[in-house]
Amino acid sequence: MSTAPPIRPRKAQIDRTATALFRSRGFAATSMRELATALGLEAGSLYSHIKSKEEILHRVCFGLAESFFTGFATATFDDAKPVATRLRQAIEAHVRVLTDDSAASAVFLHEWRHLSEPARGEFLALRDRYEAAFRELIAKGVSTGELHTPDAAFAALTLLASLNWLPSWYRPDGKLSPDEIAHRLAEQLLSGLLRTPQA
Amino acid sequence: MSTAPPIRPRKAQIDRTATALFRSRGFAATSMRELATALGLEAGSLYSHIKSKEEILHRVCFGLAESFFTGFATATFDDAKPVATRLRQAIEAHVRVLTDDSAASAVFLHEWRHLSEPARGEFLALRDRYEAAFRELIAKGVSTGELHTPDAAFAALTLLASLNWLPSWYRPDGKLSPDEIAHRLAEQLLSGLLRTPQA
DNA sequence: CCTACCGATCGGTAGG
DNA sequence: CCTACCGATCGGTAGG
Repeated sequence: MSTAPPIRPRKAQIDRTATALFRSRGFAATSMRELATALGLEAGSLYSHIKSKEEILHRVCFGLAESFFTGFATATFDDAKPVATRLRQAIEAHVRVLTDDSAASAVFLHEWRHLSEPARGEFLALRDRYEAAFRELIAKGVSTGELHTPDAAFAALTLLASLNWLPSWYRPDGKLSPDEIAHRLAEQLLSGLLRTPQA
Repeated sequence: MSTAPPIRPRKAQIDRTATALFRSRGFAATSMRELATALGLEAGSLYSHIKSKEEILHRVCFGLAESFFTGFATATFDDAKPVATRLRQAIEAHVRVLTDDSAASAVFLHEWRHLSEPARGEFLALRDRYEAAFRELIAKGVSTGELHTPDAAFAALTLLASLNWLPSWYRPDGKLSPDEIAHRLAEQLLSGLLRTPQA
């Protein structure tokens, strides 16, 4: 399906290790020598696999963006379902991407500003499109009467904010499974959005 | 009231300018030469006012922590009020700190990991105490029946997450005033926490 | 994948 | 507050 070239195993390993370092120390504070040491080789050797430090960040940020869009599309494509159901599924899909690779997610959320132009602008445009998709789904729910909020844009931002804090505290070995987390988050957020039956 | 020594005007100006740079470029990617240029002086001259780059970060992070604690204490000290009211006021106080100085707030939220030990550990302990204060307030509301959630700790994290995204999109010249933002956030979050009257 | 190295830039200091 | 500078470290390259 994808038009991207296959990624060699060694390159994938570099990306994974770099992602973990970028997450815990930040992109700017992570040196290529640290990365090389973590991989058991010399700094210069990295450059037979990658072109630059930023290239790694670029791949991580845009790869995650694609995952979020794919998840959203799969969760919401069925127009026949109630909007509330589609929104719940979109929330769960978003959480699944966050928990599947919380290190890459944290980099996606916090390190994108170290991209240089034009990548930085392209990234922000993608992020805006993603937020708009949530906003429009919520607005549609308001118009059908399934959801209630005075401001769909505001609600979308708050909703994504609640979800995006997850990588900062999520631990794969925690007591809650990804599915339980997704369900609870959707529950807590939607019970604030869903119109409660007025008897 | 405070035991901290007075901060000279020039030092305060350095802190403010550095905070703006740390926010937009990140602590590690901001050089002392950039900071000096932004202030109209040479890099070496900074050190007659400050001891180190990290000293600035330390002051910003711990200063904000104090603001958050003060706001929370003021908002919740009156035990006679309903827990829901006190929680609403705590949310509004938190938002007020975030909007009063969104640059410093962003640094507080994202750059603290560049503190070295023991400051980093002390900072995290303060943050934990603050989260615990919200958690306990929510738990108390559950026990009195004013609030409902399956997991007070989870609810507290989600609540703070929603609030803490604010500095990333808040603009002082935006269409919503700080008070309106605080009110809407409290409304959206509490209508998910408040038990709705079952007719 | 390593050795050896490049020019640039970093945080910070000495002396005035 | 400036000039002049320190040792350390940065991302990246050449040549093998």
